[in-house]
Amino acid sequence: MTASETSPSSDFIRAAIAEDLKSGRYQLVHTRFPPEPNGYLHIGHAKAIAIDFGVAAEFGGLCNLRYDDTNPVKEDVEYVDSIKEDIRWLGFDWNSREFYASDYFEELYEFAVQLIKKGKAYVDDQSAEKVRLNRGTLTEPGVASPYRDRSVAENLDLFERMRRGEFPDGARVLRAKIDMASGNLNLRDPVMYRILHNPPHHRTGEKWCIYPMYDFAHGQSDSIEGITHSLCSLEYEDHRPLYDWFVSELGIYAPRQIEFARLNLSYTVLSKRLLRRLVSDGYVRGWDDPRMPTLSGLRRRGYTAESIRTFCDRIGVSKVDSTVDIALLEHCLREDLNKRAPRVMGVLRPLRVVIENYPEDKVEGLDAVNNPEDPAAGARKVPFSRVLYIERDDFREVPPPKYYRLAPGREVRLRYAYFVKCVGVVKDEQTGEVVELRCTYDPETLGGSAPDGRKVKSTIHWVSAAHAVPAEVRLYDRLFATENPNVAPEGEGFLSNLNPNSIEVLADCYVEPALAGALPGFLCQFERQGYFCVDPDSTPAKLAFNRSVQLRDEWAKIESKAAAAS
RNA sequence: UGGGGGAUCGUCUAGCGGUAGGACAGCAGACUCUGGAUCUGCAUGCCGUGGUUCGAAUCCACGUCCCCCAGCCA
Repeated sequence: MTASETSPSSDFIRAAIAEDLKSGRYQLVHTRFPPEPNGYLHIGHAKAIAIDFGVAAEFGGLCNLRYDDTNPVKEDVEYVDSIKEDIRWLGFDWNSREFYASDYFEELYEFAVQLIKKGKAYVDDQSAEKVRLNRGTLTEPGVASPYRDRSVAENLDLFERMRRGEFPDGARVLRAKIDMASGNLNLRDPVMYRILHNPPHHRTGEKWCIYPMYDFAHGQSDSIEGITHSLCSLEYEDHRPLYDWFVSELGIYAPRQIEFARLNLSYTVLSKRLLRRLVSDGYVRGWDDPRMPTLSGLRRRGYTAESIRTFCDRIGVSKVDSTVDIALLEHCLREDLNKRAPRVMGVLRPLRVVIENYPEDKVEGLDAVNNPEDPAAGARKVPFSRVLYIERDDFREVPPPKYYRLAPGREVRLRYAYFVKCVGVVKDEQTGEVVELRCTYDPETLGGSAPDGRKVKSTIHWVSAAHAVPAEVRLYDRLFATENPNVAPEGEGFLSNLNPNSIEVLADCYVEPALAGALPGFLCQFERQGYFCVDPDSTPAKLAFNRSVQLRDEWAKIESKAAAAS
């Protein structure tokens, strides 16, 4: 373990909090993770969760889970449930501190009344369109609403009637009276409450027909919960003056907001709106499609919580707009799985091999190590017999330069078994396709080496045909073909950057019998190929695997360089 | 052009007036019953221009570029 892993990280947020504790501005640390239940959590949220919960834990404080559920039009219990599941899976715990902005609706309403009484809020009858027009532009000040100077009594009466449901959606809003000329648009009399008769709220049902805007709910919710540090993303920087204004006008406890850059990942979109589009329009199978950057998708793909937490630690925290290379995420998974995933042999594109000099009905159980990185993982027996399957790609009729594997006349080692030499190639008479290899084995080479000292340049994996378990394997590639999917050609959207080959399903694979009955979620390494995870689609009759991530592949590099050179 | 932020290897990120470091990616090699893992080495960076200073990524000035904000979304 290195120093950077043992000593507390020194990003600007932790430094600021340490300073606040030292100066006495706050005596403790209490953060919160505040999702809106309008979609599934993704890897970007994992960063926020790791910061919110991580910072609290490091300073011996607490972190609440609070749903900012102020817009019933977009929210649903399906999302609140999935969010809880994902946070728990990641390994964080809010104990009993599960809150909802909707828990505070009554209090928030009283806050609004308080501001009306102070002459700091008013009911505006203008249409949404009118409000927008009168807000001004980036360079021109806004125009005051003709209703801005209504009496406190009239405002009180109107607001109460809004609550009682006397007005239709959009008829009126409650606005803060701040400054229509402010350079900060958020301060040009922002809307505090709007009327929404439908649909019912997932928690408060039909009780309310007016709902606070996020900006009027968030800061006060933090205040009510006694949050010391409200950590959020950069786009809320210019909302901070507004939150401070509310808290100050209301005379309530003030948290400190600190903003950090949200995560961007190459070849990925991380926006709930865009991810929802992929789901609703059927570009993926659902929120948990293994190609999705959602936590449920990554989990199904085979990502471990540990690897995602490591990733979040490594990317750091700063205020710079940044895009992390997805290769780092993949690296974190490999690193984790290398230590813990049992090795097995699985043949993805089978090529039949007959060992001519191996007895017809003989079967040997050969010893195979489960994980060379972990002696405690033990060993297993793998059945070997006369007819095997090897990987199609491990044979070339005309081997290119630097290709070490099987070819006519060449000898290789079958992992944990024998040296075999290719002595014949059987082809389909019609297509010319190689359908079978005839090989001979050297009985003296069991254990991996030849008594005469001869070497082979390569070891390949295999499964015994008679013992093989059939399986389906899904190979995934990045969902988008371009590094930044948000940059699309004129007139086209991010969908035009979708990678048409993001999934390849191999229906006729074979895996070694040790895998029979493996349960969904089971993770293993198919030697020489990658890490694979049993998918929930598996049935007792047929296993289905997802490729979580490929192993690093030197040969693939050599080959693609050769292809590029020619 | 109003307001708010930000610029350090290809990508993330350290640095807080005293030799610009780490990780990923890349390249080269060693080792290997996984062309895996591991190990070794290499290359690449302070947005620009002035100034202060013995000494500047760091302090100051002036520029330049990038991001966010005109939802009754969050």
